[in-house]
Amino acid sequence: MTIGDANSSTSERVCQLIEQEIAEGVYEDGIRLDEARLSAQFSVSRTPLREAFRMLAALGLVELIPHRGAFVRLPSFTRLVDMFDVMAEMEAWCARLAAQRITNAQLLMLRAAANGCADALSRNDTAAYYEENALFHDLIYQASGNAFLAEETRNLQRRLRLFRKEQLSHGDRLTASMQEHSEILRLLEIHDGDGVAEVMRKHIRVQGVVYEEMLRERKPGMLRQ
Amino acid sequence: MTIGDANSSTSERVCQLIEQEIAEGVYEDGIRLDEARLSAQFSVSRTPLREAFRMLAALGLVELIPHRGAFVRLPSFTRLVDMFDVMAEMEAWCARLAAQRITNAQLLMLRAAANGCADALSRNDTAAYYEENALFHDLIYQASGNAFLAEETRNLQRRLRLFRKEQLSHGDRLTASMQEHSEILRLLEIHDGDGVAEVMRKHIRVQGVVYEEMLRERKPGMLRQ
DNA sequence: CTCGGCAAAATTGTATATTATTTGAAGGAC
DNA sequence: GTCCTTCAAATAATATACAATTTTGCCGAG
Repeated sequence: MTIGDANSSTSERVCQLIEQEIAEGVYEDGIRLDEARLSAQFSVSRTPLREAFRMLAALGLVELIPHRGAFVRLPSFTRLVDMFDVMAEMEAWCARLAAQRITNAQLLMLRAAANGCADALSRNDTAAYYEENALFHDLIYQASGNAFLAEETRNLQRRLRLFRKEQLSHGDRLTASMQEHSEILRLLEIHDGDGVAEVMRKHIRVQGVVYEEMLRERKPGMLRQ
Repeated sequence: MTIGDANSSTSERVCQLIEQEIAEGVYEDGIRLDEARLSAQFSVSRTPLREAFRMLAALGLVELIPHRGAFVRLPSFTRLVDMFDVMAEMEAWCARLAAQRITNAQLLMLRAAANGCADALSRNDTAAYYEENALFHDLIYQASGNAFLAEETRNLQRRLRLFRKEQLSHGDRLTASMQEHSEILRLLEIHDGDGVAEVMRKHIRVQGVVYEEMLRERKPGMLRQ
């Protein structure tokens, strides 16, 4: 999405706070976010709170019903799989285009990001891995040469962030993920569009599955049904 | 996007009014939408106006800069092509999935919509064609079996609406478009995923080109550059 | 005992006032 | 003369007050 949004504004801050609370499982699905209660809780007025609701609605986390209020809408498992499928397809397409158009300079940066992932992995630094991983993927979006596609993919990634956060630390997914990065890099270097698209599709799609496993262990109440 | 938005609310109304004005070429690209002036013009307070700005930002028509205001961001021609490319790819994917999953009942409805297009064409009723055409495409989104993909595709269609409105009446695009519908329907009936994806991709992509032709003739000032 | 309507309470939507931030220009220092 | 600082004006962000809408509970009629 093309929003040059406020970053340190009250509404943005409140949006992130509520997002975090949703992630922590504070709210059941379908619950109404009470304006009065939340404005008291966060010590803000209702105006920025309502703007935060709109941001959350844009993220698909709440539904705004006129004269009724803002209701938490956690995705069902089916829906989450659908979302990861779309994400996988978009990233695969980015990779396919990137294979055709990527420059040597971009390949160099991509290799640096891949090495950054490897370093973080050797240090068992999941936070750093998360950062470098994000950079790796973003570089591919950029290399696609379609700025709009890059933005939309970034946006969907943001929307799925909530459901990807902890999964990198699940099992040996980190190691597998990094090996896939190497393969992706190799295929981009030889400009194999079909090949890299296929690897990327699997690379993303597996996250939906991993998430589901993780979910069963830890937070059975987070999703609907 | 998953917004069960207000429909008859002031903010929604204002959003549509501004969208219309943008479509009419009232605003140059990069111009700031003055809160005070617009609230006077539409006789509404600044609160719903600001909510309308957020909706327009979600549509990608304006950019919100903190403490600066809302600035009109008309897409450049390059960007519009990028957007139509993404749209083409998403519709193609919808069609590919639909080819695998479509039911006989859905095929029946699709055929009805195609016939509706034909009828409208024979009556030279572009408005009716527009409606039936939208239905035809939406049925394919639904038949994809991926609800999230269907929503996102619908959403992008909405964002591109402004740049597609008059183009159906351009040249004999209407006739060509209908022939493509027939072909799409035929390929869906024989469940040819690759085939229907390819036809659909071209069917959408051509719109970007058609738009550009139309633009040169009528509104050279509507896009950037 | 149940169903329908009315009324009051709760809650969202809108308007206005206040505060904080930014920007641009003016004035002084180097 | 140029650059930096500062102050004022403009304007977005927030708070609060008000209006409109919806929901719910109560009362009465059937």
